[in-house]
Amino acid sequence: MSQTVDRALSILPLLAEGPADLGRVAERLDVHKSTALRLLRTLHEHGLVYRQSDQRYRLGARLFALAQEAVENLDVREIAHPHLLALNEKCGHTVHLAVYEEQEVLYIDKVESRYPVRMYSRIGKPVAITVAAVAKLLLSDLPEAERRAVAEKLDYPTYTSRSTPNAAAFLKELATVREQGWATDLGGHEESINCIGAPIRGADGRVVAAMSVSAPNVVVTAEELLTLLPQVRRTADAISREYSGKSPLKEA
Amino acid sequence: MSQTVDRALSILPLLAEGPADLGRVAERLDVHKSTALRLLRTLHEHGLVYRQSDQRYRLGARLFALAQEAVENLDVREIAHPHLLALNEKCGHTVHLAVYEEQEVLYIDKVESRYPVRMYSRIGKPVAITVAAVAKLLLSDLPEAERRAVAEKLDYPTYTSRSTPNAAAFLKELATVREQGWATDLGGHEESINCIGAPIRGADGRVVAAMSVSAPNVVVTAEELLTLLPQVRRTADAISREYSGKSPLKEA
DNA sequence: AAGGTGCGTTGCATTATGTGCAACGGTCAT
DNA sequence: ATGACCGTTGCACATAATGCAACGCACCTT
Repeated sequence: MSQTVDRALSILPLLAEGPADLGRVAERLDVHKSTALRLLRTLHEHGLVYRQSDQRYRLGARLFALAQEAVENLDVREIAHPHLLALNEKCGHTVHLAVYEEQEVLYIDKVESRYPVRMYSRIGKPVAITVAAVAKLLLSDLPEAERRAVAEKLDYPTYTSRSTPNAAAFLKELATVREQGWATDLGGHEESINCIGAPIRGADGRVVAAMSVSAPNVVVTAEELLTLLPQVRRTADAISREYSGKSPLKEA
Repeated sequence: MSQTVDRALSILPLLAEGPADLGRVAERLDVHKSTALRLLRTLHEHGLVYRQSDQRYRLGARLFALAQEAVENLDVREIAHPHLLALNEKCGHTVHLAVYEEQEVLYIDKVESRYPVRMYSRIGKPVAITVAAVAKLLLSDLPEAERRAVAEKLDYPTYTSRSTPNAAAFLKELATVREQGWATDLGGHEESINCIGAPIRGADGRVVAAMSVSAPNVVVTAEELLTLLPQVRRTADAISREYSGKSPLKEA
């Protein structure tokens, strides 16, 4: 809606691909060099862009700080964290917390496995939305119409032979998840990794976040992992209770 | 330099404080509501801002994703990570990697301690610049003039009785660090936590990053921690060698 | 139920603001 | 030394951002 800001913000994803010099930025934005310069300068003043020693620009430090503060302001996260830690202490596996936002599911917290074999994931990283247990939980609670719309629009990458193949299968899976109140990902993302997850609900009963426990085959089998389900659900319920009990924000 | 972009970007730190509604944003920016609306909409389109169910705005998901991609594009980090992991496997303590940028020192990687007692820190979080071992290492390598300028401009919070008290003491400490090629923080940030760190150098010999090992008193004494120094330095040197050997970017 | 307040939203006229141009200056390589 | 390249500056022009006032909506009051 605002051309100037729009152009300026378009620089960020561009730089996320890697450092770029002024000419390149101007070219990609299809504006004059002087225009690009002014935009970059403004971004620089705000610390979102950094000028490295070879004069090229890359994303700046304040971006991290902002993302940091943003994640810390999420009240679910704050409440959930100690519970996640406790669960990790008990079972030893990697524990994730995720939310749905603007057609994306992303991890907002993580407690690392105590075992040497760890799965790759990172806070802030978008989740493999068609297969992850947390994604199924979050999407399964969307209003019917939106759920369908999102499911239709998604890509269904075949990470493994057990990945969700298409929208129809995904919607069916979501229905199951919705009913049973928990979800799994059995080798759908990486052949050797299984997850089980449970939803965290607000006072109005809507799913506000989801958590999961992940473990590689080499540590525990899928069956063994499933025995943790009651524990995971209890943890999620405890978080839900605390979250809906005395939420500092969002008293709606 | 660009008023519109400047205003738009000013919204981000504002929202980092917590969610705000349109009126509040307009007020803080000292612009008309309609102007604030247009700016917010543009930010929203780019995913930097999210509109929650109560219509208030808060920082959005793409911010994480951007910060994420940014950190993954840092070549030092990529090279260093396996070394940090290896060191952590050996000694069990928390290992940090940090860089200096625009008068700030910030953690760009971290491997958590295996011990239950962990120190609080987070990737992207600015470091306590006047006391942290990594900060001393990074600042000690700045050109004399800049080092002085930065030292003068800093605040010197008294986190503990052993915190660096003022610019003079800090500059003296930096000189020591510069000469000996390693640094410590013995209870300067938190009374019970000690750190030792070593610099990572590029092909031209300049310090491009710094790493440290941190451990609380209750796990190992400062003296015991210091016995790890050779190991830490060897790790840092190994990273330096690899980094200057075959850097994919920055062939300047 | 009627009236009122507070909030986000829209269309429009004004002019401030961002734009592209052309010329400059520094750096590096030949 | 000479030329090419890239970032930078000042300026005239016109676009694009601004504030205003009016609207619509939801919620609360009496």
